[in-house]
Amino acid sequence: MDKKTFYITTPIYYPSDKLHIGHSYTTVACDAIARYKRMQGYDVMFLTGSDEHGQKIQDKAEAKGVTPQQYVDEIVAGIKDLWKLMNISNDRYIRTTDEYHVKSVQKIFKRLYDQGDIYKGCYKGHYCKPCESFWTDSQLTDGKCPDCGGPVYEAEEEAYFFKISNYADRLLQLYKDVPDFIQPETRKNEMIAFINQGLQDTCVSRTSVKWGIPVNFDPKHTVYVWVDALSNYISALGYENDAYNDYDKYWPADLHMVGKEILRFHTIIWPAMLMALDLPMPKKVFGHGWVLLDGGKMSKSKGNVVDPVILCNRYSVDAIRYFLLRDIPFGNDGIFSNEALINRINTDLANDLGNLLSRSVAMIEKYFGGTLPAVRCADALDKELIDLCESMPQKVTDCMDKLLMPQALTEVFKTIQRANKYIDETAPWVLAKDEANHPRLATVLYNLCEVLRYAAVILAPFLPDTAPKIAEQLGILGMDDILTYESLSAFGKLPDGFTVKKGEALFPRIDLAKELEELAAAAAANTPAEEKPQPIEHEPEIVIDDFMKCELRVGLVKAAEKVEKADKLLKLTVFDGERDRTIVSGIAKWYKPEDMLNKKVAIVANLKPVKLRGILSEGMIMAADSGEDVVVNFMPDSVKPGSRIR
RNA sequence: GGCGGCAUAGCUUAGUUGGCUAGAGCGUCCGGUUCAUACCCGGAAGGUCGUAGGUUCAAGUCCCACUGCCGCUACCA
Repeated sequence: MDKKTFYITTPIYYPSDKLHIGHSYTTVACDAIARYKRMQGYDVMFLTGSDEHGQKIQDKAEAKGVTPQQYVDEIVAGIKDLWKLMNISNDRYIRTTDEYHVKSVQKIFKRLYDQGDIYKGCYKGHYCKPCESFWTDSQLTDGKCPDCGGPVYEAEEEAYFFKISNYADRLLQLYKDVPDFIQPETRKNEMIAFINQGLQDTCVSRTSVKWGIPVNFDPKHTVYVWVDALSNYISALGYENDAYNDYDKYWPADLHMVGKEILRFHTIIWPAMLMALDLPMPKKVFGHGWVLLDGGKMSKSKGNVVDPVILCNRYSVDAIRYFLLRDIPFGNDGIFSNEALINRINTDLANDLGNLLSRSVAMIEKYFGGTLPAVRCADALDKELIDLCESMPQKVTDCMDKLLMPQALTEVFKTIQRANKYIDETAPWVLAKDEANHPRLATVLYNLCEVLRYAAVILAPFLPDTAPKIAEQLGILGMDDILTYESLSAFGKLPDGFTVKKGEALFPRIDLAKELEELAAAAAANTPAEEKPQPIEHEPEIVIDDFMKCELRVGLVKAAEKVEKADKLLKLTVFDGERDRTIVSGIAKWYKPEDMLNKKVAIVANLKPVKLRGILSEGMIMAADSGEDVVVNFMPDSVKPGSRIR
């Protein structure tokens, strides 16, 4: 009998640094889905891996004085350790440096080239000198620059391009035919808009990057990111290689889970590649949101990257898994904070779930020495609890099928909360006082254990460490037939005669105020005064003559206004000591026109003028650019416009 | 600038095709209970559903405008 298959993938991560909580989120989400599907009897293939080529890794390795391979080997070892720590149940781990993958990519590249989907061209195509712009064939108007109407020239650097523009119509049709191909829905509009605006053929090789898969029929080129990285989803199954033989079994993928920032590549480039290869489309691509920090986005430069290893060690893996899956609305961004994490652990895991187990088991030990007697007495009071519990697995499954994990978990905890209430309603400690009520008492406690068994089973995909601990305390660990998803078909499958054994608290309650204090102290102690310097991509060394070619001068801003129809541009009139010149600068996001007025700035005075949004810009304003913020380099009042800066 | 999305209690948010006193969790306050991880259970306070119009017997839910956030995209030499 063939089991239904389910193929789910994470993105392959870029091992230029240690992974952070955002990577854990993606991977944990996939793991929970994979485990849930396995529990339901699917034959699951769960793939994750790493995307190990490229300039950045080459640079990092060089800075560290090791080979790129050595560099990635070390980071990848760390990634694998992290997934092991976090109980990630991936069936396979692909590295783009794996030999079988390299072979597949080379074959795929060659085939696309042979059939004309990849062609050798010039980097960015046609060049317009006055506009300093590159244009593709499709962008040209009558063979001329669409901006100024002037002549264009072929650019220098050669590269291979993927003719993605050929697939625009088929992509749009795909989105129509498979309405939930792109999830969440709102992202679909963005992808359609992007296609409608005209797809430019994608550059798929580089001659400047050495750390990559060589194009075997033209070895001065290496394969650039897309063909290399995206094809991992099929090479890992053995497509065009002998390492594996599961392609027919698992492809097409049921779910590509990706972060929203790479959704475009997975819903446009990847399907187009598959169309070119004449392969079936994946069934769904889900672009989840980001794990944000209290203050905003995580970033290395802010030094606020959350390390999942530290969290897991401090609070337990399941606590972190639960927080990520429960607190972050799937498909939207969510906020990570220590406070939110601790509150979630306390309220749901400690107070509701952990305490329910604790009090249930404690009562059975106290009143019956650990084993419930066979004589029972049901009551109408039980019905509501039992009904809710029995209906819970289906509700959870419905949510999981829609990838609504927070809602799925909420359903489980509704039942757990109902069980706590049930204890209040039945007041076992009152029943215990009268021997005549012991059959009733036994039923109450039995029902509680049944709820806990349901919880242990249904929570196992989310909390893989905790589920067996619950079973152990209930005394049913190893009784596999009542720990399956099927065994939740009806309430009451827990057989008589099991013996509970109280153990440690599943999730010790955390003193929020004290913990936050400790964390703050630890953070203070851990943050050295100086930031860890990050490697910087440097320009080649120059001599003084090179520098002197660059004419930097002081300019006085005499007028400033926003450029119409451009979000980022300010049009400045700058007196350079000799004359007024117009400079268009992309600083509108950080500076209002009045912020610039009458200020002295540093300008590049001999930069070739370019047209920006139809305005001729004669020079450039100097500003510090951190990648996130731009700060203009204002000069003191005492300097004279026109002064040379060097 | 173009396209799209969102604005609901202190915080996070549910609200399918318009229909009873707008739900929930956390937090706060009050009460109950003692089996339990100072936990659990109950109750209360708290919302002009961003602003201003319109359609309708009836609008958080539809339409228009405005404001404010956010995303994609173009511009950033």
